[in-house]
Amino acid sequence: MRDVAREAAVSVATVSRVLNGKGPVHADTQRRIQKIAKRLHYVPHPVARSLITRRTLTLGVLLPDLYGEFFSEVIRGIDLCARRSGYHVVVSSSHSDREETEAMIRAMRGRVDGMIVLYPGTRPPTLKSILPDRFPAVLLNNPSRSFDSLSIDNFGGASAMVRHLVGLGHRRIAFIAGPAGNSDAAERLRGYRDAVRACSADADSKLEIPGDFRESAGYDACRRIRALRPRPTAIFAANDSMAIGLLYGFREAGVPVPKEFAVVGFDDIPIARYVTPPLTSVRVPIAALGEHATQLVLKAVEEGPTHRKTRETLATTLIIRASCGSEGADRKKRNAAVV
Amino acid sequence: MRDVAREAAVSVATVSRVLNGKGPVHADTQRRIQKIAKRLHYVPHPVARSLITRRTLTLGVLLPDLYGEFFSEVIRGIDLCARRSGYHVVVSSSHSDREETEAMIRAMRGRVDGMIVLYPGTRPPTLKSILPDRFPAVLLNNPSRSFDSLSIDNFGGASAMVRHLVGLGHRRIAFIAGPAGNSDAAERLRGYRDAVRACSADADSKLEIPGDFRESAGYDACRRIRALRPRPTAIFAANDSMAIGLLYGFREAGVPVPKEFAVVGFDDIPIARYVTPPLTSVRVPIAALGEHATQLVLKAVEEGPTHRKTRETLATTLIIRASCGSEGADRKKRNAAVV
DNA sequence: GCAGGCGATGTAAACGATTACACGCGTGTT
DNA sequence: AACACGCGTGTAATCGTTTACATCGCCTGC
Repeated sequence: MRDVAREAAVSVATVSRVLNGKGPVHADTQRRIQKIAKRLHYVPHPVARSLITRRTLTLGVLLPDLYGEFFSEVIRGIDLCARRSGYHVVVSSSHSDREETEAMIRAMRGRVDGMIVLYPGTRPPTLKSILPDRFPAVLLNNPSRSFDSLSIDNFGGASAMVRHLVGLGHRRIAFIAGPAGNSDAAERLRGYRDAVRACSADADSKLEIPGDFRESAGYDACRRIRALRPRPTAIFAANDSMAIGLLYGFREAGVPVPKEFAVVGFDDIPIARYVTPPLTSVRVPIAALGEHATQLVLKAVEEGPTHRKTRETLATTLIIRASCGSEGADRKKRNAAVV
Repeated sequence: MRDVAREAAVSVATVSRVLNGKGPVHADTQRRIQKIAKRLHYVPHPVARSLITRRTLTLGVLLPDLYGEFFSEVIRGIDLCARRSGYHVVVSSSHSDREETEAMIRAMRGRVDGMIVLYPGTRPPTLKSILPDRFPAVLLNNPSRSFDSLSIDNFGGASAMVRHLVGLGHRRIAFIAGPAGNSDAAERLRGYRDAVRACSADADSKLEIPGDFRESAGYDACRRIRALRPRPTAIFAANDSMAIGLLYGFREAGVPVPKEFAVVGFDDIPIARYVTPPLTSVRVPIAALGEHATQLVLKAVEEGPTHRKTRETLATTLIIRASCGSEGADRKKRNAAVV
């Protein structure tokens, strides 16, 4: 920058003004400086700039050790939105416990202008004590008093799915739960229970089968489900991976789906439409989640201390395919193009 | 920091020395300063530190707009390795063209100590003109003269797969190619052709079906393959997504796999073992790719200008499942636990 | 003709660390 | 007794920007 200033016979202040488009600068000087800067391949040093402006133009994202599709989609949403506003994104993934997460938050302090934290546990990390007061942050899927929060409507999606199954005539619906201590899993279970009761379907704790969101859990659930008496007619897995594991188990055992059992999942991962039979699921707007979260945190950054905390929820959509035995879905599917 | 120094009745220099563990400091002073720093919740300002040390402790990662599982795995590998060395990772994904990629590289200049760039096109972006000379960077899947490079052995994996099919008695093997201008796709095609020739199987350009790595391409390939005369007995899709789309198409048409056609893929994405029939594929060490790339770039950062460029290749593994009709695989599979 | 205002620019003080260099002081060597 | 040396510490320059404030013409309105 000094070189540019010398070459243009002005002070560094003027060069700075030109480069930031701030303050009054003569049009001639402006052009001259810009030309010289380009010729000298000058680019401002972002670190020095950050030091004085107290802005890093960077957002921090903390994600747990999660399943592939979700991860990439949420990052995609965040990255897209951040880039649009000239922000960079530093991620830290694969956090399994609270301490690790908190350590990373600490490590990001001072490097980022705001943070997006997805913590799957039911109790979010104690950000308050780590982060400066009024630090822009949004918690995903974890309502919080002290920060912005944004959640997926797991409860609503799960109960809508149960209502759909009941609408197809099912009265006895099994549920393969997610891991204990996971907030998504907890909400989905709550939605299931609530709808089962509301529809006066069979509410039987034996119908609730433990799981951990992995394919193997669905596969393992297969035997337990077939042993249930009276037998359920539909199985609702708390996520698609488990539903797919279950389908695999059924196929191996020669149990026809949806003839013997209707099977449905949650998440609508891309592969869901390609399994056999195509899986009915609840679509979660993952990229939108990331995008929206980014908007929230950027707004908080911009507004500074005057920012008022918000608490929002994103709606889910029912995606009907053949695995639930819905006639309408079957017919629709046959005509539909594979996208 | 000034506050800590004042409180401890020493100069900021001494505080700095204690915090960095450099330079001789009396043990008493050291303890005193550490205690005060903790009490005052003092944490060094990373930006100020970066300004003077010319180290940001941050790595940049540029990824194209890619399929979920790959993305998250490679990031996982990178993040893990980077964190172990105290580095942060700023990612920028969803780059579709060369210009966008180059723009992001420019934007990252000065914010990162090194970069990992995955560019799927056959001609990598012209980093030389953008990046300072001898800037630590590793190109993934794109051999380069001016930077470190690290690739997956697509060629070797593809030809091993062809040889395996030939070993099962197949002479006429169709290949669903990846998108033109994609370096992975090009190498896999090259491996297929090479092995077909080497095994003196049928080398027929009609057996090479165009594709784009997406499920729909596999689905669409279904009709074309069934129309081929003479009919192939095996189909090798350049990635698993297309293989899964193809399986879906075959099932819809009532074509039994592997009885009528053996079907194999490439990548061994997690879902591959859960489709019907379980998909034979080529496992790509994705996380290892990220991890190794990170090691390379960190080494380059550490060594500075003395660093000598390397060019490495990561081996792939054949994963045999039922879709290729291998008897051994079938038997093995039945006994194997679903993991 | 002069005060006041404004537009264009320069000066220098931050921002918050690191570190080369200087300095004082015990200690061991000659 | 003088000297060299190493340890512990302080002083101040430095990293590359931004920006408050000062300065200096020049124009305008009275």
